[in-house]
Amino acid sequence: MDKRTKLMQTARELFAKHGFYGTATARIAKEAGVSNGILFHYFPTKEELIKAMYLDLKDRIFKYSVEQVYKGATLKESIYTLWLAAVEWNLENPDDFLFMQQYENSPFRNEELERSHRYVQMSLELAEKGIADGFFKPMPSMLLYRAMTGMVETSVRFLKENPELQMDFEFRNRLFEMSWDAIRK
Amino acid sequence: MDKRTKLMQTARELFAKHGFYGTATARIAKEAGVSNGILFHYFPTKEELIKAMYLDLKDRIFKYSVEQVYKGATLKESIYTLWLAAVEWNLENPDDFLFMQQYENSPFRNEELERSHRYVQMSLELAEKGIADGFFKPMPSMLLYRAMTGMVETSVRFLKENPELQMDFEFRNRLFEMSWDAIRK
DNA sequence: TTATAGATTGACTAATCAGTCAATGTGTTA
DNA sequence: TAACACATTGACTGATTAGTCAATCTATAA
Repeated sequence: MDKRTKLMQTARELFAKHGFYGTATARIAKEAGVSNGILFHYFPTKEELIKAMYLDLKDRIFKYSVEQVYKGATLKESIYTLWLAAVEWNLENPDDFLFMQQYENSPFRNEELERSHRYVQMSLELAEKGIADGFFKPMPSMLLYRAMTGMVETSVRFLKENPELQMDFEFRNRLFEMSWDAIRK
Repeated sequence: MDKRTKLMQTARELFAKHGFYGTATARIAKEAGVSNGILFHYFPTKEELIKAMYLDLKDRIFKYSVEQVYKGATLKESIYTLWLAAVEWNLENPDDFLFMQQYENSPFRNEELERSHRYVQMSLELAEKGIADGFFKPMPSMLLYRAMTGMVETSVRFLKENPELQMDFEFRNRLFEMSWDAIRK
């Protein structure tokens, strides 16, 4: 693995455990097995490292989610697939989940950057389609998107606290119905 | 105002602007107009200060919310009142909102502390009543509570980004309906 | 072979920060 | 008044940290 990627991966683990500010750049480099200086060769500041990690994560989750939506699926099926992909991704990648929670509530957060990402773009298009077709509440698409991601977050948190429910498909479906009911007409 | 309270108030403003780690204890003391040492007289560590602020905020929001629920209100009316109180509180006290967002996604978060607070206790009781009476989905009360607070968060964030909608009562009601639909049977 | 550009190192620095502490002030009680 | 407990000060420290930099390595191309 190239050092740039290795640095991001190590940073992800350390940030999840100790937070952005509880993790010294020198420690990231050390645990990644590279020199201190190389971190600043690839990322001019710690903030740039964090931003790069954010975009990288969004890219990975986008790829993971989109390839599961099949052609010819109904709107609800597509939404369910995306919802489930997001939930499963976060359960399987707890470091990514913790990183994202921190990032979204940090001063680094950048709404423009978020809006411009393919993942958000795709979600907004889906929301607009759902509104136009009369399936969703006639509310701003951004709001429907945010409500959905908020419910994903709530679901993930709850499943983490109650791991015995993670394999309960009936319960999972009912979790999705809560999210769906919030946005459906 | 006594110095302990003044310190918490100043810390709230600075934390909202620069985050927990972007705010030096010395700066809090300075801007509060007291000596550096006195901060550590009242709060043995920075972490203790943050925890005290969390409990104080929960207390204030509990008081604010509860006194608005009138006797004899239906379940939906009570939930609406509490929902609206939470939304308005966060809009009127943006520093509190930012503080809470940071706290809940920081390593300081303590679920036990949260669960034991009157505000959460009261909400859980309401949820259980709603489930028993067949108004809410038969899901764990903690999940219904979390879904509701998640929707409050989403609503507040959206209203902050679209301030022209803050005084639109029709829109506000539709925001509540989204939250309500998520938990109602 | 030589020249060039980028990769890599790790010691170093200047700044920052949480927390300490000895000294002093203040109010209360006996 | 005297004694005591708590409040308050601010200079100080030891540790930590983001970021720098001069030197060296490596690979590729002329």
